[in-house]
Amino acid sequence: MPFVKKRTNTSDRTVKKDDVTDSAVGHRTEVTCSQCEFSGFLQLFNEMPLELARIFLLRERKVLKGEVLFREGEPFRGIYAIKEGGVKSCLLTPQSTERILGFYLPGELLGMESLRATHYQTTAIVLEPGRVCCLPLDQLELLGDSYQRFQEQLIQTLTNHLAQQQQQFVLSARQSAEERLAAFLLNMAERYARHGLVGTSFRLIMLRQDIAYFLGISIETVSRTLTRFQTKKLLLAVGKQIYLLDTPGLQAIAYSTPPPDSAPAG
Amino acid sequence: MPFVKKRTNTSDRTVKKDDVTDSAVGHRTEVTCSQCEFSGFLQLFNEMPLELARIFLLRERKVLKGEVLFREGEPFRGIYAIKEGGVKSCLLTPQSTERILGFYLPGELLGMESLRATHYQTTAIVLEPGRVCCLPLDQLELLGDSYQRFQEQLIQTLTNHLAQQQQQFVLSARQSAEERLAAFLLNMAERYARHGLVGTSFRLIMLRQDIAYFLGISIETVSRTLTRFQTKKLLLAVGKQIYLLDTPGLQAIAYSTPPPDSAPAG
DNA sequence: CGCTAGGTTGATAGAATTCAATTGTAGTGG
DNA sequence: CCACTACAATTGAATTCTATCAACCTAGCG
Repeated sequence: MPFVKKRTNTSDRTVKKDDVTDSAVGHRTEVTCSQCEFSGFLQLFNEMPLELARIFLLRERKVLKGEVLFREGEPFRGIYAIKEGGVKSCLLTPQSTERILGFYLPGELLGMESLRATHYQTTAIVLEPGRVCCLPLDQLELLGDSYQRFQEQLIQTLTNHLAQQQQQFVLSARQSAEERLAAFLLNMAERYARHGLVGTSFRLIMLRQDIAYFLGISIETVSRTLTRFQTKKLLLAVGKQIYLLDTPGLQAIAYSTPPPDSAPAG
Repeated sequence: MPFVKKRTNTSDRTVKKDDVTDSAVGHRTEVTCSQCEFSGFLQLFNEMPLELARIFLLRERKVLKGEVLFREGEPFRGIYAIKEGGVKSCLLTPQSTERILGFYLPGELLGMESLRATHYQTTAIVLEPGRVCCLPLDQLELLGDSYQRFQEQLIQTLTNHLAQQQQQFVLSARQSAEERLAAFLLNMAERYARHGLVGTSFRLIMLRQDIAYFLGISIETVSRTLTRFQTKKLLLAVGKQIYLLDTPGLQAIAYSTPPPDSAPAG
């Protein structure tokens, strides 16, 4: 894997589609984690000492829509950080429909459930082209002193993932399709808002079909419920683009109570 | 019966309710983790060095039905290990119905999602009286060499919890009530079977109401689906006692595959 | 221009929720 | 031992919701 020097002069070139295609595989930029735009964002690297950050040079690479980052059963190579674009994680079922476990946005980590396993336990598919990094966490044991501090961060990260996963589970255990979809949209909005984007306007990275599988309802119900939300002036949906018009109203539906909680622990 | 400890002389006394009451709080047995009946079972302590195991003497105590192990928002004291009985974990919603996150059986760990937080993120309520241990994992940092090895075990445990949680999420995203309930019962059976109990006969620790909240269906549907399973000769339900009569049949419902001749990956 | 995949809408049968009534069970005290 | 109470669980009937099958619409694209 040939590495390029840091940051030559990509910014003054107009990015055409061909660039995406030809550089999709193998094109990697040598940037340490601390130099990465997400270094202060991904808590996993918050206080990562420099010598440790250098160990895994961020092997950033572009990915195409439909590309498989890793497949269930493949030997574990590492977890992935999304830098741009979007990914879905799912289980492959023999002949029936796939089971979607979650969606991942820029700044989020993916594949942690396979961390200490020999093989990946899920499959990750790119929904929206962008950039990802593979972090070979299994090589960390080579380290000495910094290792322990990093482990603590890793435990922190895993714990947070666990809490988030539980939150997600609670959302999915809601009864009606309206509750589920409202909770889902609010969750997406919150996650987009984390990246400095406006929390009321965002673009869904997944198909209606994916939402349906994820929430355990049919694709037609997703569509119909979205339409109903629009007639209620709760939001505006133009294809994948979503504009939330009445967040409190959606919260009332999602939590079937007047908006109670303000801000959960970050 | 897994709990055959070298007792003093409790067996020759008839256990009355009063005993449970007076020893419910504060009565602790000083046993190191390695002497605990679950030491070889809880992977977290699998290879725990002795000097480390001695750090937290298992502060086992009896708990009563309805007792709150920890409440959402309380300062974090440690995670809990169930040694006997059963516990449910839930989120408290302002005035509406509680959201149930999961159920915990003997040999399982509880509260890991709050591990590196300052306060508990969930509430744990005892469903079936028994014995629990509080493990003050925040005090571990006092340790030296053994610490790192333990951290690795902790990461392993957290990773497994994450994978299980995802599995649970997938189960809950199933569409029909039959699928969900069948999957739930099979999951319970599997977990009971882990403790050397027969996997086809067990006693539910929770109310129908709890199951309903957990699965996101109504309590009446739980009841009706159970009776439907009984008329199909899939199981026998006498109150909380469950006898699985046709496990493959239930699997066929839970995983919506006609004949699961070969066992799926497990 | 017509193709195709994704998305929406309609009609209908089946499933689940809801309200309501009934039965069952455990605990209490006379 | 029994009635009494409170709570849990079941069952019934009507309404509401959802899945399903189908047709139609839309946008992107060669």
